[in-house]
Amino acid sequence: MDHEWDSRNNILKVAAPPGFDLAMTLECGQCFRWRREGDGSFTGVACGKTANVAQSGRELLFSIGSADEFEGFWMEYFDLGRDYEHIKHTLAEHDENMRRAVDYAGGIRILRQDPWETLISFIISQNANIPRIKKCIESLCRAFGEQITDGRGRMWHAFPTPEALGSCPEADVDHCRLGYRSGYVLETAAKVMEDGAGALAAARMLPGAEAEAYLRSFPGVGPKVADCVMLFGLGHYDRFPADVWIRRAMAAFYGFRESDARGIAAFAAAEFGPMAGFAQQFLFQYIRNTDSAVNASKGGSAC
DNA sequence: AGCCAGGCCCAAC
DNA sequence: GTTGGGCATGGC
Repeated sequence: MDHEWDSRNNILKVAAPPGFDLAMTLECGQCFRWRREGDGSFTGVACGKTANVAQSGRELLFSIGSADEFEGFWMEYFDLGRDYEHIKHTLAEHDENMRRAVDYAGGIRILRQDPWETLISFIISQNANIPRIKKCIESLCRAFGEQITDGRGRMWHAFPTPEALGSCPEADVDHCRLGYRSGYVLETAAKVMEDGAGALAAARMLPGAEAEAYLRSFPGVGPKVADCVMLFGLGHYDRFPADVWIRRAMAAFYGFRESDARGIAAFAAAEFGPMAGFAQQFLFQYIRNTDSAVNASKGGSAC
């Protein structure tokens, strides 16, 4: 990948892969710690590092600590090395619904996020909406995360470590307003501390069923949260998290009952296989942001 | 105002 | 093995 490093301003100029859409990637609900600046760029924190990233057509500008940090971290975080053209082609040819989803949302990249952060974030996500999830997580980071100063002297907070969360008094978490999820978060953090964060990261190498079983041993982790952690944090790209929106879409597009989790999972495995996770992200973004049949039937008055 | 939100847990069937 | 109520809170 061709680079151009501006050492005076610590800005790296990189060519974006074909079709890459920074804004959609960061705003599609897979991550919760990026915010859009007034100039349309995004600032966020991942794995203890901050970045400001801007996209102008096929050009990406990374405002980061050093040139090495791109190759060493951000390139992988944004999954810029993967051949998405092949994935999009394959999915688009599956059926007309997928073709529309790929046309609309094919600019999304599935970020390679930290498994621990993903685990806690998606425990918090249950029965909440995306703005609320972001607030809860920011609140946790401000209360328990290490401070980071970026190149411009702005202060940020890393995501809290398992130790910081797992050993804090319950009362301190109360003001983060997690609701009934705070117990799940604290108990899960304590268990990650016990098992070691390495055990969680090692689930990347486990067969899917074993990784899922391990994740579901944490309180507050059911089938959907486990799938999200596997897809967004552990590189299990064959996972197809089925939240209320996806179940709605599967009902409208493929005739499933919304309650038929097994059927939906089997369909995704059989039809999309190792690309199921990408299919899921494209579908999710598509149905949430377009006037599709899914939204038309939301109120139960489809005709 | 009231319904719903990137669900999970647990008790009844 | 499936189904349904309860859950703590805030966005819209």
